Amino acid sequence: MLKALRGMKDTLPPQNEKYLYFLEKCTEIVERYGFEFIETPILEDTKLFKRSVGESSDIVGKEMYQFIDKGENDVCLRPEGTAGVVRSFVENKFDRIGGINRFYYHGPMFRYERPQKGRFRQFHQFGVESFGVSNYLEDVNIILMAKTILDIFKINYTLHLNSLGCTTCMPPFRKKLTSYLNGVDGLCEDCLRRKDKNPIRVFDCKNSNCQELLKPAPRLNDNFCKVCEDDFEQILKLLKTMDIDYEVDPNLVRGLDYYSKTAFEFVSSDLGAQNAVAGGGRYDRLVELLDGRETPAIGFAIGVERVLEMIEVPKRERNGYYFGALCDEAIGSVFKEAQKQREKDRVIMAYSVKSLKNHLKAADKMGASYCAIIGEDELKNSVLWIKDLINKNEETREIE
RNA sequence: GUGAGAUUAGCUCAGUUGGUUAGAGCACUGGUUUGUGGUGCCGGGGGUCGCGGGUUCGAAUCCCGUAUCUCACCCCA
Repeated sequence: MLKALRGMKDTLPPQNEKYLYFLEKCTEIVERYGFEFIETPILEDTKLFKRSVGESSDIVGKEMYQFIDKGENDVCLRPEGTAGVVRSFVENKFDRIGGINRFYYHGPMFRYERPQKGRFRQFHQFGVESFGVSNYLEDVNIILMAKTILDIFKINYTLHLNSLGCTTCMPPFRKKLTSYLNGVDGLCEDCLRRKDKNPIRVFDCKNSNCQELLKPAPRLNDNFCKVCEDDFEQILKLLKTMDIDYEVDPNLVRGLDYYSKTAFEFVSSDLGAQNAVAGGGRYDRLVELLDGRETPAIGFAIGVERVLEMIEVPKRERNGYYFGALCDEAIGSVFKEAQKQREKDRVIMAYSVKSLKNHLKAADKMGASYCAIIGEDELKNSVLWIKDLINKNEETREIE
């Protein structure tokens, strides 16, 4: 038997009703914030992800579905959504037009990982990207949107927040940190690799020995430039006045290289090990990195499967009609009446002749509200017999 | 990529120290004497026991390999 590939799943009813409901709600909310739908290809040039997400990241380093297509192009199934949106933004010259552009998207992402609770090789993200606003108010706005969505679905979470610094304060800090790390012995293999490629990621290391070694290291938050420090303070202040709880987590670094300044994650304790339900941050340098004009930008993505895991399946209500015939002669009339009824309602017709009892049984089983029948008597009188399956009333309706 | 546990009917699971034709509940389907359902009663279909090797007179059961699932490491949404 052929099976779906490892870590890939079909979305089937009734579970997929949750999926559709989730998308509907997300769309409704982000459109209220002025975001517009964008869709970009699932397959992109491998270079796009190498240059944006970064070769030092695990995503690009070891988790991409990368292959050479029939035209000898080096291509990748997208492992995340931001890179494609930024590519499209630049390609369509939004950076030259200027102004503010806000987009939302949703769709499948691919990462070649070992499957686990809340982690699949094909998974879905709902994300937003905002271009052209450097004001910290947009950071809060974006966080607020993510929070609103999670709140609608009554999800338990804590908001983790950090700032990663900008082009002014980051390079000198990076140098400082690297020289500190060069003087330390006993870092784990991963950290040694990070040290050269993207040193701030060492703060993200889960190895307790590394964490111990990092205690006296220079901290990000002590080395912000004036702008970063002020903006971060303003954000925290505004979050407080908006009554949004948060935890500043100086070790929150995020695994994608393009982030700068504000970075955040919504973490839920109801999820198991893969506890990040949404994450995002500012990436003011990415547009430029992908050959566009310098444009400030910020976004987030929600892990759809992870949210769905925490939502109850909506109960299916009885609705629509069941049509059936009691004798062969009635089948034509039943077919015709069923088709008529479909102008207004969901209708399912039984193709085989059955006893009234069995028709009622079948109507009940498929969750219809009404059972409509034509037999010999009805044919004689040119009527359709209809029983309301909920309050048990019966009536007849004239037919041609 | 590393580790642990699992895999028997559509689903949830039994299956004795290796021994006849592998079972149950639910689901599905038909009937219950000829027009009244969801909850009665009777019947029926459905399994290469994940897959491939090996041991044995004989394997769902023991051994090896492999795939997939689940959970964790790691990483992230």
